[in-house]
Amino acid sequence: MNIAEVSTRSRLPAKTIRYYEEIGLVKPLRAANGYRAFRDSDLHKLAFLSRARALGFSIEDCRTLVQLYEDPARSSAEVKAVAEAHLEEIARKIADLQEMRATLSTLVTACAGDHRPGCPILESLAHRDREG
Amino acid sequence: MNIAEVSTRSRLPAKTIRYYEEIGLVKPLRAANGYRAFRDSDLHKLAFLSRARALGFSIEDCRTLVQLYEDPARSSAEVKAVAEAHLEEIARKIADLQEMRATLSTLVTACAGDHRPGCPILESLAHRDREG
DNA sequence: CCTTGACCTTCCCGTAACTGGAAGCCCTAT
DNA sequence: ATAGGGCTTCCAGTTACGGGAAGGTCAAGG
Repeated sequence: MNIAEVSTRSRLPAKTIRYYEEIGLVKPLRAANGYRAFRDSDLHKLAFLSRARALGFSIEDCRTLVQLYEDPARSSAEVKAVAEAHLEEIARKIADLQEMRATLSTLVTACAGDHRPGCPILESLAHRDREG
Repeated sequence: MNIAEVSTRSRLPAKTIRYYEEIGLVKPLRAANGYRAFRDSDLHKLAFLSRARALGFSIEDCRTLVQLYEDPARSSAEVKAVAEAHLEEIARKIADLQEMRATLSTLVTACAGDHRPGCPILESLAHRDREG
């Protein structure tokens, strides 16, 4: 398989696949003309990576997950640990964003949004409490 | 004021303040010895930026907000538009993260997390539907 | 007067995970 | 022969800084 086919089948841009090769996540063969020659196993791994990335795992987490996937002697506890850590990270991000949203939506609601200059959003940013 | 004082009072790292100068967000004066000499207005602006960043606004949004803040002829509608766009962005991110969390927590719950290799997390990443 | 240590300066590299684009080879069809 | 697409590599840019080196400056102490 050439890169275009793998790209459509793994739902990853060709650029991304080349990048994954560069950082050692996949190691496709090479045809005589220099083109990358992907095996089914390469495609399978790229699809795996695509799904892991879609769940928000970092590249380094993905590397770990692939290694575990390929290691018949793995324990599910190792996988679960990676996933739980990531889950906590996600929860933290959600909490941060929800706090931002709460503050911001209060301000947006309070803002008239008309032609006049007075604006609670700017006032809040300028003054919120003492600086210093 | 030297940078250290402005740093503590604006709650921004000195590195960040230098960076903000580099990209033209603040323009402190310079003392004879080459040190940055911050005015109260610089400190005020940096504190403004610090709060805007804490609400998740991008640097470019911050630039816009500062310009609006300093423009007496602004309309609150302009400010509100920036804030609303950001709010929608935040909402999108929250939704994405919540979806990830839902999927992941299901998988984590289903995973035994013991010494055995069988793992629904890896199975899901490997197979979730057809690849092709 | 000299040293020490805390400031301050600039400059350059590294981060995460790609994306865009240029220059150029390869392959197929007309 | 040429036109088009697909493929290659390499380089630069993105966001918003952080780390660290090399070196100037300043106030205090001996």
